[in-house]
Amino acid sequence: MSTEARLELGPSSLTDALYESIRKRIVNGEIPQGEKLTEVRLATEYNVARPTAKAALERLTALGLLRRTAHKTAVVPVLDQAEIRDLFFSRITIEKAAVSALAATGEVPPEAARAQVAIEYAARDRMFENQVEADISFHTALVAAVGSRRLARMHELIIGEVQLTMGQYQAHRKAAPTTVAKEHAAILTAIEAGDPAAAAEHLAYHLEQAQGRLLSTLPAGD
Amino acid sequence: MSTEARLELGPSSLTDALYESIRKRIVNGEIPQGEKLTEVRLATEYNVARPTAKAALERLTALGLLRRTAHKTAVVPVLDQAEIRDLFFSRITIEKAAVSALAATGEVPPEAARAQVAIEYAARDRMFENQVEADISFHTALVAAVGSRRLARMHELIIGEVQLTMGQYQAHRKAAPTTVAKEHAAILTAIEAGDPAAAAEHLAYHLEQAQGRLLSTLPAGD
DNA sequence: CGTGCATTCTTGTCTAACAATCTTCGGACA
DNA sequence: TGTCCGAAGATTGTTAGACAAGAATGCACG
Repeated sequence: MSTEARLELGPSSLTDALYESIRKRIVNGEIPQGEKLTEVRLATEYNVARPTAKAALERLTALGLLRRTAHKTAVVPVLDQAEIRDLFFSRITIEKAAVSALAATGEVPPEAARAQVAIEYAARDRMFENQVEADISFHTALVAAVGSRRLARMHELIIGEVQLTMGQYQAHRKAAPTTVAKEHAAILTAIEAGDPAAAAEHLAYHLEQAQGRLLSTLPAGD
Repeated sequence: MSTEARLELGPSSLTDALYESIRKRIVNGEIPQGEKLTEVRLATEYNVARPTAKAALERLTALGLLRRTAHKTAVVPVLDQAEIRDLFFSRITIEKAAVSALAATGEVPPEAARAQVAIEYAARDRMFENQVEADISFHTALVAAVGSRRLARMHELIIGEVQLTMGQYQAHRKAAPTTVAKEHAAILTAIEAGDPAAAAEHLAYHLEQAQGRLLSTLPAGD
């Protein structure tokens, strides 16, 4: 429904700000795979109390950006082949439903169109970081445009891990930069044409390609 | 994959126990719609510290069993018609993917079969509470059997709200008790036959029926 | 009767501390 | 020398108490 995000003003809560900061550092690869994040370390680094750091860690754990079991310190996960397959299976499930629903209305979400333009620019200028960010924006915009709060929440639950792996393996560098843009365009065209089946098809193809690129960069294909 | 839950012994963490207890009280309707849950109230009721109560509230909020905005008291939500539609749209998306995947292997998860038997017993004996619980178990077992951790997590994210509304509106009472059992049986049969399309079809029909029952009990169809 | 202010309730965050658990390192013994 | 066990250190789980900030309610005043 409303693709406008209601005048985004910075996180009001301290926990929110902390959470956002750590999140960005993880998905950008500043905090590498396998890195341990203790509560006290974050608390001292950011000059906040330990409970605040704890809350941020818990939220990141819920999104899959950290792994943690009772009494053990949180670490940035390394996704193996099986987990990447699982991740993309789930992702395809959600996004297929999203583009099908969008195609049923025949309306291309403006936010997705904007992200598409951003990707083309980033591809042309070889700005990898921006390209990843715009790619995530594109897919998130598609899901958000459906107007289903719960679908969007489920998507949130997995898109963080997608971004994490994309940053870690830098899979997009393997793709001809324009390939992604073309695949995205095909999806938007199908939505505009009001063809749910075609939209789902194009989306599945696109994500399978992306998954293939990720898997092929995996250090050891065990 | 493994439908055995590794000898479930009560929650080890205090927060877990508190969370589980409140969760049950909410979905069973002991804590009614619109009820306000303050942190101090829970803390005193259960004799725990406020941060512990706070953590439990946050987890329940993440599952949609409570609504809460900054500085405001958490309340048990009342889902309106639009939200129930949204909920079932999301639910159908996930469970369709699950039964399709199961049908591709042709294996009926034993846990789901057990739940199915439990439903039949509960229907015969008119034990409403058990019927709801077994119904949730049935659907959860289907999703869990796929073996996708992320699909299961997404399902968790919405199934709580389903249970909440089922308890609140007691929609199952409107159904001939055996109807649900029959619809479930059709799904299992399609899975066993290895027919993904049929399984998805039967599942969608079943959930649309359930949604219709819920909507028809809504006080005012505004 | 409506509006604005003050009180009160609730949550957000912090400091300090103790308990429970995990990890790791060092020493004793075979 | 190698292995196993125990103890110390590190980390998380939980609590208590406190203060500040935001939200809601009721009352007084225009």
